[in-house]
Amino acid sequence: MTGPYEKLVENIANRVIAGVRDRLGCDLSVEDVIGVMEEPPRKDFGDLAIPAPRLLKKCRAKFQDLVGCIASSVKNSVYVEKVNVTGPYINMFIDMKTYGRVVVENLRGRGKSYGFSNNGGVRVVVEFVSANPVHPLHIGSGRNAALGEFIARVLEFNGSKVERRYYIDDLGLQVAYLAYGYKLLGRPEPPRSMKVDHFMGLIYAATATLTEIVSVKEELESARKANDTVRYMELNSKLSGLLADLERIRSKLPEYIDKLIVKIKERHDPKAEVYDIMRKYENGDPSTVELVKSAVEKVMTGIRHTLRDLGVMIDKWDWESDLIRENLVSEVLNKALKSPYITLEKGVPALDFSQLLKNSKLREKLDLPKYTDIPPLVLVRSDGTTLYTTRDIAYTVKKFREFNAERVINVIAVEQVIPQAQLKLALYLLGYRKEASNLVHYAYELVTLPGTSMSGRKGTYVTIDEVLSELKAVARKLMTERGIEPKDDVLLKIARSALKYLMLSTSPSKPIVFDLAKAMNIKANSAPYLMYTYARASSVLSRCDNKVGWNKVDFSGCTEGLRRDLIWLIGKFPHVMKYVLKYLRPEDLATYLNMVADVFNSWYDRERILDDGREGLRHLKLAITFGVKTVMRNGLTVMGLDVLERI
RNA sequence: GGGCCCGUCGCCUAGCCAGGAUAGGGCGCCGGCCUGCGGAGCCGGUGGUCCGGGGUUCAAGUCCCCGCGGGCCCGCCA
Repeated sequence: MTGPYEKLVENIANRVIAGVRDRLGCDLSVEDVIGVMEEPPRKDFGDLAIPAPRLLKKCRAKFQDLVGCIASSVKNSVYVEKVNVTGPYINMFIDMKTYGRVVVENLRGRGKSYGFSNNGGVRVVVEFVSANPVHPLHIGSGRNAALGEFIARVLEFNGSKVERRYYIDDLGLQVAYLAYGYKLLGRPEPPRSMKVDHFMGLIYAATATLTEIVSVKEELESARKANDTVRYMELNSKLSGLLADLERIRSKLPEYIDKLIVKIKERHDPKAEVYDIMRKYENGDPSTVELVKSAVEKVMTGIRHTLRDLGVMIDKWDWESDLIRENLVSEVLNKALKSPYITLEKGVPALDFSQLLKNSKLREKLDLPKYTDIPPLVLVRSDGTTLYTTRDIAYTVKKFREFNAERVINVIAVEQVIPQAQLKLALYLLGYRKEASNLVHYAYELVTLPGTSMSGRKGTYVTIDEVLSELKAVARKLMTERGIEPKDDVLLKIARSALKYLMLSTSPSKPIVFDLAKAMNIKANSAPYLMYTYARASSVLSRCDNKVGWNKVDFSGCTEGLRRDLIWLIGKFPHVMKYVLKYLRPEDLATYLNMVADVFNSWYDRERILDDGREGLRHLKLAITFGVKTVMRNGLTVMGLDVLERI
């Protein structure tokens, strides 16, 4: 399934290979030549260029001979119309009449699947979002959701069978805090105006903060008694920070939090009670299980709602506690305890990777961070409960097994590189070697707020729900101004696409500072702009009943101006998709779609499409419009953005 | 202290892996364009010590070294 652009560059590369072989006696591969081809920075230089010095390394010849040979070889390609040699560059102008035919025929033949390939059904699990079930999803999870959904889709559209999984971490300490506060308050229902996960998030934040306040106060007292002034000062400032956090949380839900403050004051050792809940839950104590599950389920109801709004459909919801109940964790743990790599870290069993890490080939095979020290993995706490990464070993095995997956991709923030590396190493030394090398940590940088970072405990986060609702308001205003009836599902699709686009158009390796006011600007370089462009192209085609006279197209019209640029861009789409798939880079797809939209909109303003009296040219214009519509729809869909006929 | 990532017009961002031609976009700001196939649009203008300093090279935003600034990690948290 070769796209037009690939056909073009391969054809040219083959001419070059034949030329240098016959005249200079050099052996070059297609990849060698295609690898150095580039698009010149300015259009008047040509459409494609070969910088000769880059081939000199592989083809020993006099520089001028090589340049001359390449220049005359590429002329043999049917696609090359003109060649200009400028310094070390062999610049080629493509015969767009010939190439345009290839692009249009490809487009016509492939129709809706233009740009997609078929890898034959590779099975892949994508685990994503997996936010702690103690507060609503914030925009950091929004980045995760957007990336995960993109990965799932780009794989699916290229033939993979994908399963989307969400890991509900109900065994962690955070959940115990939530359950504790929820219980102390007598399992309250949220006020009518508040979404349940938002409500529970405040209870969690208040409980965790209050518990921390109690223990800091105790430490403060002992520091005072010991006359440790330095320590006393430190703790005092920590305490005032916590009190400020508490007040901020309290202001959002005063009646409930005030009650919680009173309740916690009555307890002797709240922190111990929290750990007690965690231990009892892991051990399966029935009433604790009931309590924790009901609290987590409440939060999950809200989270599921948000994900539905985002257009993210999860296939499997995995409760972490089930790993314990199904004995998967103990299985892994027993295996680990018998392993020769087991050591004691401060009295608790841990896996030591230092021997394994000396093997640089293994580091490479498992794609581990190169120079980073990876500390031993502590498997259990001294009270016997397990730790997150230990359970994640069991979970990874489960994901591979249940879906019979060849690859498992974890979409997890970059801050977890070390645990993810430990996970791979643990899998490897426990004998899950295939799993270890086919586990991918798709890392992304965090989303922060201007000046602050987001924290669940402090309750300082911007939720996906509020951003969606603000974006809907912006969209509603724009639609109303233009006299379009703003329907709620359309507004939601615009809003969620805008949010996802924001998260996908920046490279995952860069932190995003989320500024709500700026996010509301949905002009050019935004999902609504792309959606608008699609709707515009689609609307033109619908006016002629989507009838493109494929056999009437006059390809001589491909040679000029913006039509030429559009043919070029449309022809490149399958190539762009392959690159995006290989490196899982949503930002490149965003850039490409923007470029198509920009050129189409300029062209649209300059030339009439439907009422061009020259029939062949009119059908070429319709074919181009069809091409724009197709790449827009397919590109938007792969990015997980919505496609609307009217916006 | 050690490790990883990032630093490009006022703001955001592409280009860096595979060095090559005048560093692309977008936002903002200024000025134009709607009785015409969708104005969330189009056209023009404004704006850049590519964080700094060395080095490698015919050629450095890109590679190497030394710094600076920001983020993250180095937990019996996740």
